[in-house]
Amino acid sequence: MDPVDTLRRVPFFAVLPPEELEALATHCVVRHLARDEILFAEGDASQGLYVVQDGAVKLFKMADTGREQVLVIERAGSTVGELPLFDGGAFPASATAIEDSTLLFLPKREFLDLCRYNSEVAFAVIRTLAWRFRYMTSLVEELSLKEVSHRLARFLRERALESGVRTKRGIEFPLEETNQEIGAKIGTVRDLVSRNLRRFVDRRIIRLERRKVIVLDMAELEAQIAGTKRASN
Amino acid sequence: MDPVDTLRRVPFFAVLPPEELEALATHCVVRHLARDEILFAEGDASQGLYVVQDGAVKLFKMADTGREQVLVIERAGSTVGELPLFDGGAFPASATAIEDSTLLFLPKREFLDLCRYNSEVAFAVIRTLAWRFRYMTSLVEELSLKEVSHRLARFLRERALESGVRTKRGIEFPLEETNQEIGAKIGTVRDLVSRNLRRFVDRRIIRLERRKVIVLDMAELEAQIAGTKRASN
DNA sequence: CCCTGGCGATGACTTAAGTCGTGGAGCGGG
DNA sequence: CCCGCTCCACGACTTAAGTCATCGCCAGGG
Repeated sequence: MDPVDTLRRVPFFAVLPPEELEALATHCVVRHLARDEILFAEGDASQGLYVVQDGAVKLFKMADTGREQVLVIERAGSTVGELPLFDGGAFPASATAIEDSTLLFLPKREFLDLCRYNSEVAFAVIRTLAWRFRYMTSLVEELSLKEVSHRLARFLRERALESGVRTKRGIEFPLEETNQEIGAKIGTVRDLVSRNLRRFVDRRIIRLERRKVIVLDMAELEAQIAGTKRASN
Repeated sequence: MDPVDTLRRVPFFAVLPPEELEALATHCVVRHLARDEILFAEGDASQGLYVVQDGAVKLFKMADTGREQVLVIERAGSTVGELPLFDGGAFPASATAIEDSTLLFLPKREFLDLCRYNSEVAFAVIRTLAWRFRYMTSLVEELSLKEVSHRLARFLRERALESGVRTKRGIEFPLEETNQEIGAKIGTVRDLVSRNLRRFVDRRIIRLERRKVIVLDMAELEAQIAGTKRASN
């Protein structure tokens, strides 16, 4: 795949004319990461920006108990590690590839210059950060105010919407990740994911087959999300 | 207090020359909020940016059970509600004054124009968003991976560092908020704040007097933060 | 001065969350 | 084809978190 095509897919750079993209691409260094390979660790200093060309990178926090919380997963066309470039701090979270991946590394200098001289780029950066902030905000809300079953229901619904196929049995989609990984995304542990999935199965909301989920009753799944708790006050 | 002085304190605008600050100030509308008055609610559409001139505004998410999670508290010199201006969405959280407050309202148009034509301003916005993102990141980490006692210990330490006075008894600082409010900040309920404070008192880590906290054993308080859990793995 | 409302303290209780250990299914490599 | 690894499935258990109800203090308003 061509680095220029990758850069064009990034919101930051989509506005640039072809010749500027080319120029930018000449400064990029390609880096390959095998699955589970570490890109950087929380606290490391940053030298530049990473653009995901292919594969997927997870950003996460790890507790000293070994438990981890995934913040976000970035795929092709997304960037990773821009924060330190702007505020001069260290990486706020760790990053590892969850698939074999190809990244472009763009040195700090080039990226910052570009932001400075092209207000379109700066604006795109702002939009991206705003979007991410929004996402973190909802993550906080869920972790603080919602229960595990709620978070799992939302996770399933999101999957159903983005990659589900409607069949006569219901909405089917493959379950890419292990229970462990689902746990890390929704803020709990393997066992609870398993138990809550089971509960949904018992209640005929979903069905599990090998590595596949079939949503039998989307209305009931969304009812789980809406919340079973009544307001007190 | 003069609006121009307020604007100058805002990182976004600190770089502007006096005459531009003046011009900006002419577009601002002053708004007073009494304690507990609502500035906006999650989901509302935004018309512009708020700058806190005086007082304090809390941004929070509320669960349908009535429980709330404070995201951040903004005081004089900080801005509130910039996100929707950039990505066109609604407010991601609700905002109310926690003290009688004075705000400046700057219409969307003027602010965006300024960002667009002044890359210094755009950069300052990016820095601010980066900083906030960092903060949200650590909030997620705490909520997901740390226990209530840990979060409370951190809360106390932060207070001790920012407004504590060293006396012969220890580090003293006033406790501005009710247990309820502390709970909303650290992601739990009133009762648990009370119980955990008691636990710290019993273990001679702190002392409570009227509306005041005295940290007797800062080392032990920090040990609580470091974590009592051992790594498995 | 008393009433009242808000808040803190606290014990008893319920429930969600998390931990642990075992067993077993599925899969890929030797 | 079997071995070993990883992951899933429980069930039993522990513990943190949250709920509930009660009491008592204290400050502010009538």
